[in-house]
Amino acid sequence: MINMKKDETKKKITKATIELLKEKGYKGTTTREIAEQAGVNELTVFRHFGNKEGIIQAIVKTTSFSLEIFDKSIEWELKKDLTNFGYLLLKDFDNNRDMISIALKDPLIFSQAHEEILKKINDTKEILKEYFEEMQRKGYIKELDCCTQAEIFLSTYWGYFMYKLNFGDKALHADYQDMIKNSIKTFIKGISLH
Amino acid sequence: MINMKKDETKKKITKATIELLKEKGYKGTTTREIAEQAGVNELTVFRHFGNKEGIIQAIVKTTSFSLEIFDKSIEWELKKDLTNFGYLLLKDFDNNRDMISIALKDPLIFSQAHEEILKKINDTKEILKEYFEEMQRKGYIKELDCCTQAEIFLSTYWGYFMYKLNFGDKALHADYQDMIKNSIKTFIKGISLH
DNA sequence: CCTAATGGAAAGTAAATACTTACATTCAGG
DNA sequence: CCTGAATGTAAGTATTTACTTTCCATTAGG
Repeated sequence: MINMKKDETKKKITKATIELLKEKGYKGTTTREIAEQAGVNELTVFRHFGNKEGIIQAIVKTTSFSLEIFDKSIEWELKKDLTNFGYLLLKDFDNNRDMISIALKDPLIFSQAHEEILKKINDTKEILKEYFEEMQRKGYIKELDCCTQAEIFLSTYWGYFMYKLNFGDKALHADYQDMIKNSIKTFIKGISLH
Repeated sequence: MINMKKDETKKKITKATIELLKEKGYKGTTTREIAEQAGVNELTVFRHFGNKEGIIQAIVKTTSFSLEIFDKSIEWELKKDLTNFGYLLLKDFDNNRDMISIALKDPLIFSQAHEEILKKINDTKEILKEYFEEMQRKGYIKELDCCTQAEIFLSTYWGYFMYKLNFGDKALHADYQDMIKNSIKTFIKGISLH
């Protein structure tokens, strides 16, 4: 017999907390504000999570950080594959947008999440690197430092995402489709043989 | 007869504050800690800056955000120019590393600095965009969306810088010279006519 | 309708922290 | 050695804030 009300309340609280953390950071967010924003009594917050840090531990735990499957959809065709990869990458950043924003703002949360974020970055880099290496073996692209090239690819998308995250549309005005289309076009011409 | 002691003390305090802000953010940094780290009495902090916010206002004011001169050294040769630009860009990010780190962490400081940061981003983008347009007119590069291409270039370097800023060498292991060299090589081949 | 689980109201506690006040001390320059 | 600018010492204040305690209200399920 599972009690649903309890879970709903918990979700209301974590959701409210995430909103506030994005705006004000951990230290800048009070438990009273969290309760207000969640529409519950402050006491309820403590009943569910013990203390303030318990809320963010719960948030960090339930955050996915799951990699979308790229491997499965590889077609060994540069343009298709890289476009797909770029799309998945931005989508993935966006799925974790809250967590990224929060973790980069606060040292406490950063310390709890940063191992997992790092792992994710390196996993993603590895996938891309291996893709480049295989394409090289197949003779589709030039001899080049696949690892560095993977890092450059990631940097471009990470940079785009970070600009958008912090400055909205005021820094860059290319939407993500323009961005993907143009960057891939240039990138492909840059690494292709012909 | 200028009193030097006063200025030295001020500098000790702002320097200590910057260090602590990078670690803990504004709300997480106490005036007592600042005083300790600066090696002065807490009261001295208030005597010089009035209140806690006064310290960061002083920091924001004295921060340069000056663009290094790129225009002057243009040679209208893609590889040389872009390498130079990439180098200046990373150097410039690095010069403002403290301020960027602090501003992105805290909403109060962000609100005070973000107009200036935005202006800087857009100025830089404009320079690059105009460079591409001129190179296009001269017939050195392909027909392309110069603005988006400028944004992609910026994104790559911003992303690289942000990875390094937040994760040190644990995310990317290309040093900035590798990064510049390889990204420019790919980029040039991507946009050149031949 | 009863019961147990859940949430709310109100009041309070203890610690942290920005900031103040009053007075003493150091120290460089003339 | 004297003066005044700068800093230190010490004690304190007012507010905020995480967290507690006690008692009461609601509600869902059998």
